[in-house]
Amino acid sequence: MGHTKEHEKKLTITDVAKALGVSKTTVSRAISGKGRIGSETKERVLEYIQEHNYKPNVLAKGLAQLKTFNIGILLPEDYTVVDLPFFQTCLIGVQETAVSMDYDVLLTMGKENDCTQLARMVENHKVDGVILMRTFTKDPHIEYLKSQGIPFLTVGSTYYQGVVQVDNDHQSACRELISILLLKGMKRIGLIGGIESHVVTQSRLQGYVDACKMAGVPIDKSIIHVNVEKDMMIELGVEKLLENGVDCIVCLDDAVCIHVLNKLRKESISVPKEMKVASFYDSSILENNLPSITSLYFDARELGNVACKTLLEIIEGNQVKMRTLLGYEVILKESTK
Amino acid sequence: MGHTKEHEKKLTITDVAKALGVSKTTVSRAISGKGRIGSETKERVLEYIQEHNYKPNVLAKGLAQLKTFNIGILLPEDYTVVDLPFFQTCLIGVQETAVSMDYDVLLTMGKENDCTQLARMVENHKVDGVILMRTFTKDPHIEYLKSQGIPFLTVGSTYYQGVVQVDNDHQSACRELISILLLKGMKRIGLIGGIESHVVTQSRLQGYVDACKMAGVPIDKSIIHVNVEKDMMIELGVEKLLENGVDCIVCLDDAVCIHVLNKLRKESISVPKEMKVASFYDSSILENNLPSITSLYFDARELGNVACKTLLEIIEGNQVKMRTLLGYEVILKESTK
DNA sequence: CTGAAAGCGCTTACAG
DNA sequence: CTGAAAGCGCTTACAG
Repeated sequence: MGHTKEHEKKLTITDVAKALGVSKTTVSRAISGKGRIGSETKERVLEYIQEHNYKPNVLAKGLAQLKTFNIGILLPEDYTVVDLPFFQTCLIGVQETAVSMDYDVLLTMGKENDCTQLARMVENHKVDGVILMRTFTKDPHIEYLKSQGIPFLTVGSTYYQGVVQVDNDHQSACRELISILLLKGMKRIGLIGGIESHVVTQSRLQGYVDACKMAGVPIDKSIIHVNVEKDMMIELGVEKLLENGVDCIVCLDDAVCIHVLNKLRKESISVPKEMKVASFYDSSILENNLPSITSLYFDARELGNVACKTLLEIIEGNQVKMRTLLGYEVILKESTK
Repeated sequence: MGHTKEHEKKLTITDVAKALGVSKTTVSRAISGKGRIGSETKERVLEYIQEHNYKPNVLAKGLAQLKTFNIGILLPEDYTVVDLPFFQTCLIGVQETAVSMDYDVLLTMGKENDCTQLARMVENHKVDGVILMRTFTKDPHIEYLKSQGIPFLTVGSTYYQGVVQVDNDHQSACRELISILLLKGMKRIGLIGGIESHVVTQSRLQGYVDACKMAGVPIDKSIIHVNVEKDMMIELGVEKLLENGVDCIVCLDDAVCIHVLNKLRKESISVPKEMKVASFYDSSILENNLPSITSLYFDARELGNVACKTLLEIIEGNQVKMRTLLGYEVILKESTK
């Protein structure tokens, strides 16, 4: 058995107009607030629709205005990444401001080089604009959206010209974190995690370099390990870092950090006594770790809020800043004491 | 600056009809496959729209058929839960089958007792049906959707009458896990985690009880700790379990399990030598734990697939099973050796 | 097999 | 201040 109860048949603008003895035009104006209308008439209409719980059909409204009142959001599909709370939280942020502006969020997944889902959504006229939740140095999604001329922006930075972007200031964040660690007396700070083709990784590496330069510390590529996706590679990376005599390991995300911590535990290396550790994102995954882990904090929810608000501005034809950089916090905990 | 490039103006059915010297009716029929149409004409139309990359406007189609080709999905909003990979994976499952049937997924968040977002989406006519990703013993969302008569189903079981539901067989799963542990010689198996008002927790508790009964083991409520959401409460729960002399701790989800493992580590209790541990969900959070953790595995992606397929059946007016139960696997690892 | 026409529920010049 | 009418891009009886 499927569902049995019938949809109550929904009121339309015509019903309302008839009931009130006015024209559909008038009802429409009362609701939208556009166009001249007598305040008394307006009152009557609003009261009536209130009472009878009339809700305009957004589809029809959209058709008349050639809009959908939906925004699309492209979430990474690869498993390692989907687990990161960052995306969920950012998504919540997008969603909550979308709803507050009476838009809805349409979800799409996509791998680095697969535009099919995104293209389908755009070509089916299902969205007024798109938010890309992640950027690559070479990014087919960006290229596609540019070619379509549909409003969009990226969460995360990109080198593409003319693309609106909203991001945390990862470069400064990483620079500050590393500077602090250097000040605290660490000499050789190893880096592990991140994927080279992600712009965010580039920004962080730059921040690392900046901090080293400022402190007059030479850069040693043998203690920087990116593209260590699989667990085995992380373990290997840690081994190399140990061989190369680092006194601190900075992890580019919390998932990597968990593995690093496991590995150190396996090797019976105690944190922070024998090795300092810090991570990006102050996520719940690491929340209760012993020792607590020094990390950078980015407000993913606010990032989502800002991204969504900016996209809606673009959709409505307003000018927006090409690049919005949001802040960060360095949270010092036991793991670097 | 916002975006500059204009939308290329899109082809409409009228353009196609004109270009081919046929009526809109004919074009529509060629595309939908409904109604009689000469196979040659059909060819011509399909070829043309192929070549000129014409895509029908789903909005207009929807308006004419009073459909949206969207389904809504209600995700839990509370932070602790959003982190669980289960929901993401299930969401991916829903999304991928939705897309394969040319539907899109509209995202909504909601807390246990807050229907506003869901109601907004439904009343705005934005979806043809809804999937609830979690169920409560007393569930306002279910009550709301029933009252609206809109097609919906729940992922997870519910006691409400006449509600279509898709779920893994948590009761059997838990029964089997516990039975196996008892067979392996454990005497006092503690339970920790889960929220009492979730139906899934009830099912698992029932499975636990079943297994104990079958084995003739008495039930001791002092070693069952539900509603331990905050970290502190988990620690306390573990302490109580220790006091009460359990030889095995079964965690109702992996997030709780992480905290339990941390606590045991803090207390220098070694797993599995001094304490056995098992968990629900074989998620990546615990993937690399040492020792590896015995757990139940549910195929969340398939669950999403099935849920979505079932909802679409309902939407299209077909009969469906009221309750679909999917399987599980017990994965034995080091933590219970 | 094909088409003219009405309709889905809105918006918006245009006229009054 | 208000309304009749055309239009958004489709679908679908109905007629031929």
